[in-house]
Amino acid sequence: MNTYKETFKLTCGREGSLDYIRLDDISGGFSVKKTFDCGQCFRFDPVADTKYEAEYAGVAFGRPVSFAEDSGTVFIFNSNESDFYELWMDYLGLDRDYDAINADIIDRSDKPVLASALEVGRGIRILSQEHWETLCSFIISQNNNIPRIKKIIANMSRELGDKVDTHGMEGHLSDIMLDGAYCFPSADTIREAGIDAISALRTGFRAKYICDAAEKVSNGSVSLDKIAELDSPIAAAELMKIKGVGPKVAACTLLFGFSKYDAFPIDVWIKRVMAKYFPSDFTPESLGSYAGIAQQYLFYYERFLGGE
DNA sequence: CCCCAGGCGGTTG
DNA sequence: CAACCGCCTGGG
Repeated sequence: MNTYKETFKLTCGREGSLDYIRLDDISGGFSVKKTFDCGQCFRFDPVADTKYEAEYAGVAFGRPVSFAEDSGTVFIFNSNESDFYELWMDYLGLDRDYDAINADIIDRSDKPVLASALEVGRGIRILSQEHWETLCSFIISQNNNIPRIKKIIANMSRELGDKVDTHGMEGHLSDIMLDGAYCFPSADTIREAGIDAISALRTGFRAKYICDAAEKVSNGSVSLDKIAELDSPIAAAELMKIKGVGPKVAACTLLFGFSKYDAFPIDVWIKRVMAKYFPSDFTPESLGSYAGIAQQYLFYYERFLGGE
């Protein structure tokens, strides 16, 4: 149970026919750019001609939205106050105490690399993304690269997902959204589409995995609602009933979709970090209940800065 | 032609 | 159980 009381100054605004939220003085810090660029999310892209330092747009929870930042101030376009409190505050992790989380991570380790990684990654928020979309996205991510992961997810959304109306959001859309913005298709829709249709979207050998996930989620033999209530190791075991879901995909799904912050995805980059900076008997548990967030700082540090 | 990309399933010793 | 191998596809 998260009992933290978020602190920021919220003001509502309107630009043409578009509602937006403005946030100032966000405690714990929040970087839109790092959050959407750190590899946890495949459905948000930069707004090309933005007047802000950074702006990322995409579709989540059935609606188009953009997040912008300018010297510490954050804007959420196509959101009113109730949307913010119902959806985006949780989605962005703004109701979490990152000052306390970061202090906890630092306290639990004598490793200087963690301090460096935190310094570089500070402002990353672990998103709370939609369960099914997150699961499917990380199934697709295996043995794959980010541009192609994004392309496959975009293909699936365009061909099978519901179209959303972006009227009024001119100037706050990513390039891909200019040709139409779409929801990620439901498990039912993917199951009905069948493996041949999923293969045709260039999913490669992952098509059978996606379809197995769609089958099990839609028939309830894997319940994402139930998984949300389980401790990480049990939840991971549930997810791994799906063909093509192993420890890494399960951990990413739990961390980026279910806000299970102790889930610790080990990919090639984290293996590199562990080999470089940690003893061979290192365990993720030694980083505590926010090990997954520490992981994301380390991943960002190593992947995008080469451990500089 | 090669290799690789945010793994996993299947097989082998 | 660890080690290894092949895998769709697209890009370098």
